[in-house]
Amino acid sequence: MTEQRDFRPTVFLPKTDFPMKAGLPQKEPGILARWQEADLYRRLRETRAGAEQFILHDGPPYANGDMHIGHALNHILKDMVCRTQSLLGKDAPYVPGWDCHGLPIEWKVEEEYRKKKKNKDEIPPKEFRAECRAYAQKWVDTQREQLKRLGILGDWDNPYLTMDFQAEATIVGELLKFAESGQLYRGAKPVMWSPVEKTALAEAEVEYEDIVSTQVDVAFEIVESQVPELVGAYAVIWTTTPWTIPVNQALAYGPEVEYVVSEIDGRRFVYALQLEQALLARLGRESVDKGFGLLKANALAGTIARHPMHALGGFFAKPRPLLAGDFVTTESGTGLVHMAPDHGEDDFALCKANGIEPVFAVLGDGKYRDDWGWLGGQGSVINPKFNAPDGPICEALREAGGLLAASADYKHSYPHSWRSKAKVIYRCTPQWFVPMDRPVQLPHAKTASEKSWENEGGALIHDHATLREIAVGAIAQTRFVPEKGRNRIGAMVEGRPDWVLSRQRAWGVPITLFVNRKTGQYLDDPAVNARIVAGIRAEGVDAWDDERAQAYLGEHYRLEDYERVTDILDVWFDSGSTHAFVLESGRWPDLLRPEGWSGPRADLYLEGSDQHRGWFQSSLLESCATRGHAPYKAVLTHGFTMDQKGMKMSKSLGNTISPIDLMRDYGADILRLWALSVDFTEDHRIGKEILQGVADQYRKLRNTFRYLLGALDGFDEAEKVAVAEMPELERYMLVLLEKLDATLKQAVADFDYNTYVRALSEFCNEDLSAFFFDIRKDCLYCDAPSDPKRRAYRTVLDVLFHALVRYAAPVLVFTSEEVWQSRFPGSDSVHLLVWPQVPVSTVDVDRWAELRNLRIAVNEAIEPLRREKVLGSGLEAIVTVPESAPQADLAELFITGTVARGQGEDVTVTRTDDHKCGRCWRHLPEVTEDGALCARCEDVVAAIDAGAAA
RNA sequence: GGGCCGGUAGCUCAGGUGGUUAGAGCGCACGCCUGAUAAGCGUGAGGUCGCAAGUUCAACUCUUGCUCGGCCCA
Repeated sequence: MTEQRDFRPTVFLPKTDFPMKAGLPQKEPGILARWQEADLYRRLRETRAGAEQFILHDGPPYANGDMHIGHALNHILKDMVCRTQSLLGKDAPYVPGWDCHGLPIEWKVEEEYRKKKKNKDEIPPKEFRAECRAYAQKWVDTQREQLKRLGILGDWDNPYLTMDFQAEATIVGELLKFAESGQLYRGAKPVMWSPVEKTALAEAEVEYEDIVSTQVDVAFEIVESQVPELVGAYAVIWTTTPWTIPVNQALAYGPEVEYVVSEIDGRRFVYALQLEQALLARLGRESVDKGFGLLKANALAGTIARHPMHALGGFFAKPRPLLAGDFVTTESGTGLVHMAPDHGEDDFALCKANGIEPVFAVLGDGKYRDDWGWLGGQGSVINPKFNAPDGPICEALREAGGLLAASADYKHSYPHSWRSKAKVIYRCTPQWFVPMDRPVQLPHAKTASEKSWENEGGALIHDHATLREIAVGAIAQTRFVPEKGRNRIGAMVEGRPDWVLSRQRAWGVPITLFVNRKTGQYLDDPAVNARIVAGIRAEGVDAWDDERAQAYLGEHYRLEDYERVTDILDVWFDSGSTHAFVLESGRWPDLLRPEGWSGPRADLYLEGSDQHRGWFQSSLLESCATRGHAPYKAVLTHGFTMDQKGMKMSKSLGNTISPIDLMRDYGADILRLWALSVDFTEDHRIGKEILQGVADQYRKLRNTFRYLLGALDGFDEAEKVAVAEMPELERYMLVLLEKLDATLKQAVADFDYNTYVRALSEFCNEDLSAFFFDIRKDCLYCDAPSDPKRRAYRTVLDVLFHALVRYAAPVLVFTSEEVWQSRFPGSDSVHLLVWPQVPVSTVDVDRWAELRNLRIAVNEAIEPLRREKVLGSGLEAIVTVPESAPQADLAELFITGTVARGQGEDVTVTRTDDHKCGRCWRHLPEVTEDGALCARCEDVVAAIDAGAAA
């Protein structure tokens, strides 16, 4: 055998500096800095100016704490929406925002006071709010940096904050629209109240603790009944809060409970059969003296009793009706429950339904008001001695003959204030409500365009539509992705009670109303309202104070005639108004809709499914009440991120995963690829194994780009070949690309990013790496650079590169930029580009499907020979295929030695006897000995040698 | 406790209106290549479609119950 020349230098291998290893955590910050320097967001806005708009309105996260995995998912999805819309050529601005008011921030600030041993009540409200503002700002700044690091493209230098003065003024303005249109009323509602702190508490400020209470059994004499025998009998109730007896207004019975009438000590009593033994035990008796038999619950309907203290007259002399209440059970007590609508949610609801209103007898400090007919000025109601068996309540009841039993021995769990540890009570307090079922009059006359929109099927608006009806109509007009969201929010809106707007708190937007002390009506004067809004706009929520009150009222009203409401707004009203101060204000000109626009201003709201009760709903109600339609055209919801096992993440379980850590360990592109790979419409998981899979998927995509970059080394316009001149394989690949293109476009339209990412990945794996690239490896490496086939291949690679880098750009924002800059150093960002145009190409796809199936069959047939070590590389195989196989260069397609056509239907394989070309390694008959050249390589090498010699 | 939603191979996901041996990619195992090389190619093994009843000639697909998990309420 002659000395073999090393042909390696004559082979055209891919050449690129693009590294296989990404090193994303190190690389991404640099790319981010370059975008920032180039002001990419602004550049993109300029590039898309005047194009069709797509407006995603950002729902504000709460400015408290570090970004967590839910924030990351949510913002990645939002970024994907904006970037894909932008890629389609639309103008898709993104203005991020934060929710800044509210209780959790107040708490944190109070907590800091406590650490410094300062009393919150001694801090001037203005100073307190300033600290809340600073606290919120701190977290806005923190989260902003964390979200930017994720590669979210947006107007980060100019986000919206609900605590901006302009926002606060708009929120007040929106509230006053409700006031002007009569969509506001003052009602009452039992709330958790701490008599020690003299304040309302939120559920989260309450903790439950075991205590021992006085339990009492009290008899209410029946004075009227459809069952004559009941008149003169006593309904027995049991309670652990004796202090509520002086505010009793009714009794409740269970519609499913069986009652019994018995005689004890000469009096007849009514109570639940099932609870007889427990009652007798409390009364200290073994048995009743005489039984009168069972009583069906419905026999109690229409029964009227009287209060044991009826002799006091007035309030106490009023009838106490027996009402049917579903909540009455036979778990404890007597099966009859005394109702004090001031002090219980069930009580309040049942009484309200029967026209019985609360009386506000217990004041904020826990004492009965001075003018109360019984125990006026006494209390506090949470004082154990006050409620004791020998306390004033029990003594009076005993004297009046109403007390059947009392003992200070009932152990149970009872709510206490988180801070003072003192007992809390339910207490009715005046609150501001938005009615759901009162006809709405929109505050401003409808414009012609608004009317036309309605005619085209806008929200249900007729002259007497209620807010509930308008909202239900608007839901019907909205697109929900996934569709089940419609049902979820629809059921809630149909069933929800009136919206309680007021909170007795400090850090929030004030309910800027003046209530007439005589009439109880709030002042509704546009001039006054305008002054209030102007005041807030100038100085923020602090401008709502006593000092400025008279100035707002102006000359026509006197401050002493009005009560200045000091409640603040439910923060859901703040966020429900974001569409007003973000999309309509003009502060973000990008977001303004063109002249004449009507109907929903946002194309999309995109939040977690918990927001069906939250932001989606508050925004819907706010907009429907003030504008008559939803603020959004479509609502996209995502599920929640669980741990690897599908359990929810919590600090106590120790299974939380921080996106900040993930960006440090894997990089933002991996996190993004994860978010866009899972089915975000449902709950989904994250964990080490899943991320490992995502990282594998990433590497595959990255290597596809690396191959393209290497294979396209030195490619230029002059090398391009027209589609019509290309080999069929190239034309087939363009057809496949076109198919992928259509799939991706549809996925974007459906917000189906899982399909988007999967289609992209599978194309790279199956159609490119394992098929096209593999087949054309020989052509790329060994054909002459001027060979039309090689030029055609590289032309298609160029098309693929331009398409794929754009498809990948919204997902792998950093990597796509790295890829783009690697090919075109110093050029504009990849993110300014638009969706690619795929060259039109036609090919018989059925024939190609047949060829690919045949290719699979050939591989299957080769495998046994490999196992038996008959051959290694497929190039060593001689293949026989059925006569019926389509005409094509089959050896090239299969990457084998020669292919023959045989008689049978089977694919058979044997080892070749041909020698192996020293350059291209193919086994061909023309190769004279192993290591010699085939004809093609002979020519190419000769040309190279000639070039080298010249 | 109530309302709503979900549970398909180790992982991420496909599986119109019920109909032949339930699919893909990744991972894994085994092998090939050693000129995309901490890369590339091939073959293969993996699923009682959460569980249990029921309807049906036929159910991953319909009904009911249970179970596990989630969101929102109480």
